[in-house]
Amino acid sequence: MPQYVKVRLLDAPRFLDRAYSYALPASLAAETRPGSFVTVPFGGGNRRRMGLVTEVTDVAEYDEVKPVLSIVTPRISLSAEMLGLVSFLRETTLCATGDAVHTMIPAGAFSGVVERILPTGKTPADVTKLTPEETFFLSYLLRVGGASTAALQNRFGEATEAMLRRLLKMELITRELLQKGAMREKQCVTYEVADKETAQALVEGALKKPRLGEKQRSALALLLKGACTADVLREQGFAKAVLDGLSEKGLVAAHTARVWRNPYADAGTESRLAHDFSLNAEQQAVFEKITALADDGEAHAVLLHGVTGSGKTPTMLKVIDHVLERGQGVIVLLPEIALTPQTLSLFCSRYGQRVAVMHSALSAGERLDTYYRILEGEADVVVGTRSAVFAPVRNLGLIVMDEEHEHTYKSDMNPKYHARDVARWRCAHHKATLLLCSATPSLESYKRAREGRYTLLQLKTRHAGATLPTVQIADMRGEAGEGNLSPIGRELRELLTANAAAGNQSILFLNRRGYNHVVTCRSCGEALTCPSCSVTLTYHTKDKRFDEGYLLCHFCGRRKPLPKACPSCNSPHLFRAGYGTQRVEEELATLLPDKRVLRMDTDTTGTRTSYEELLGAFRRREAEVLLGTQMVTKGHDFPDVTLVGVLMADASLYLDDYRAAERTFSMLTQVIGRAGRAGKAGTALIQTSNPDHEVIRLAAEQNYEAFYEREIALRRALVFPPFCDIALLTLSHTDERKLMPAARALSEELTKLLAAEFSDVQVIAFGPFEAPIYRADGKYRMRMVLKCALNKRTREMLGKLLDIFGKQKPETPLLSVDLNPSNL
DNA sequence: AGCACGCCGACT
DNA sequence: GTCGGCGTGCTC
Repeated sequence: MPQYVKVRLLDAPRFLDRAYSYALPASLAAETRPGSFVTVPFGGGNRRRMGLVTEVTDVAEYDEVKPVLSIVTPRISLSAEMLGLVSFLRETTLCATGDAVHTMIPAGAFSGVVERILPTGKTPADVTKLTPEETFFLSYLLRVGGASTAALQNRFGEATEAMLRRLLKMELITRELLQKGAMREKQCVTYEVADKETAQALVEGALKKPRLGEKQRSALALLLKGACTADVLREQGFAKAVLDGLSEKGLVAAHTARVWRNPYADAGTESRLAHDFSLNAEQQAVFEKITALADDGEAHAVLLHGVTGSGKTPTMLKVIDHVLERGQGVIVLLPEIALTPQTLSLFCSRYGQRVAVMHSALSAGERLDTYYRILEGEADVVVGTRSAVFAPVRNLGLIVMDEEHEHTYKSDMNPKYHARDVARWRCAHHKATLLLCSATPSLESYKRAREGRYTLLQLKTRHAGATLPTVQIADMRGEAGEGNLSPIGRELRELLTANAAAGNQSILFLNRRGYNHVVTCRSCGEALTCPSCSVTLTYHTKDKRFDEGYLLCHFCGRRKPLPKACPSCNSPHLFRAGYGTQRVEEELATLLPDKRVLRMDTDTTGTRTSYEELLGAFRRREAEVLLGTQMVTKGHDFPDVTLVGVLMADASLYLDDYRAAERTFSMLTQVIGRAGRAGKAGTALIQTSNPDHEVIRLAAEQNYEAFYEREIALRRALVFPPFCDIALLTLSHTDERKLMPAARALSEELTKLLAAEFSDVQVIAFGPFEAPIYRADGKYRMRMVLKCALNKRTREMLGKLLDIFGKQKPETPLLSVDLNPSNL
């Protein structure tokens, strides 16, 4: 019976993203199933394009079907679950199939597939129709046999496109998708002695028969002590030729095996939680409740709300053990900032080679091998950031999301998915358990837990006798008036000195890096801004050389020297104001001249190792003060920290975002929890110009419940999530003048759709208005904010808007839609 | 997005 | 008369 398939193109924009029917040649039928990747001819030019098979049928739903040309990579195909997940992503984030596939499958899997321009070898019907340039172009192609479009554009410049079009039309050239060397598997060659007695005799000089060179003899001596890999031998100075010589003589044997590129293969170092430990009564009770749910064969979501230091991690590990024992796989999601070497080594030493680590810093090869290790069932404990939620774990039993409230779980690139939504979908599919952990749950999750949609479990006591620090709030409003311009106020100054004198450690948190926040002109009042973004430039000093500095845009990363005069009025009176971590570092050097201060922010933790080194040094007590941005708030356990200072606690409170209070509360709660962990009494001091602000007060009390009640009432009254959904529509273009008409057109189109075709869709629309950062990376941005209920119909309507305004034309602004964005 | 078809101006 | 401009419309 003839077979047909439905195919979705991978490189198609949304409006072309439909299931197209193709005939499946009998020769490919055996290998093809839903989830296979194929190439198909598409469009008038029958250009070969890559597609995903979504369905195999025996009826043609179209009269003039074309045939599937080939299977792309027989090794990679999507399981039924992954295929479902592609649809889920496409529908919930309004992305194209290709976008969804590329976030789920490592790029290396497709790396071998390239489009090339090949000469057909036909002779032109009329040679006179070719321009001299085209003749030259064609003869070049014939000589080299084929080239990529990019290479041709490089060589022939602007005219390439026109020539390609004409020559294609005359059938003198074709475009082909070729599967050239796909990413190779990494091989490891191990050498071992094949004939032990002869080798022994040769090395000892008892035998002279096969004559050995000096190198060969010492290599053989080394191998007699045990088998060795080619890499190790090379390090010892034995080239491949030496070993080839020994193999030829039959003295050593070489074995080739596939090795996984796994940078964490040896990451397991000893850790307190690596081996056995027992849970306290409260943790044990929570553990039992979770495992009871996990064992009932249904999908569940559990929100584990545990105060800082209550032992969420040990409880979580025991649950993971339990699920693994039952033969199921586990995914552990962590925010980027928490994926520290310390955390990774904990998992690696506890679960050994079963661990697969996934994060953005992996190389293409490592990423691909990690994917295969999971796919083939060699790894069943996946630890990683947001994208690890797509790990192809078979028989998934549990997904853990640590620090569930972190906004980095929401992707800000296409597809703009939230890892929590994907995790929920996958858990429902596998009838698995979703375990959300946080000391300050997102309002959305806590609301669901209150409503009984999630099971709410709590850990209320800090472990091992640790008590919450005493929290003091320092009112900074008076200090400036009294002439204290230092970022460190009087009270904090005293506490820091006393704490250092007592031999204890302190942590200072300031969520702003650099030296001065802003540079303004005293004459015209103008602040220096980035030439491509509408944000002020931050003054940074060159690592501890506080008199030398440069300006940095925290938005696009542009760097420029500090000008001598104001760019707008030419006055030389530029003055720097506001402070960041560098300024505080300098201040501390004067305050505590004989103490060491470690500064930890994006500028000092360029590499993963420098991050680890800083934390290690602080843990080894090589410094008395750790000063830094958000990084210092995450769950590193420092037993000797007895003082936490928060500078400018209100900085994030008045941001133009409905989640500002939630963020501030979460940040403060976490950083306060850093003090006084192991039986030592701790103090936290919060410096603020809003000492009476309820959010700051509640964070000081670590009173999440009260904070939740206050915040949820506000959200209900003002209709904000979780009482509605938000769709953020952003139009962007480099030309500001193009933006206004497009914004008007968008608004009109929306009104039109809501009035007619989508009159059933409830939307409250705001804008268009300028984005809070109007210009970013050279592009101006206009926005509309829609409060709505994200159901099928609303998504359909937004999809329609995307189809109209989402076409990539250089002349018109591009629309992008972010559903429930993490930032407003 | 490409690439067709299609209907108007300036060239051999 | 034809070559080619880019305005709609479709792509299994």
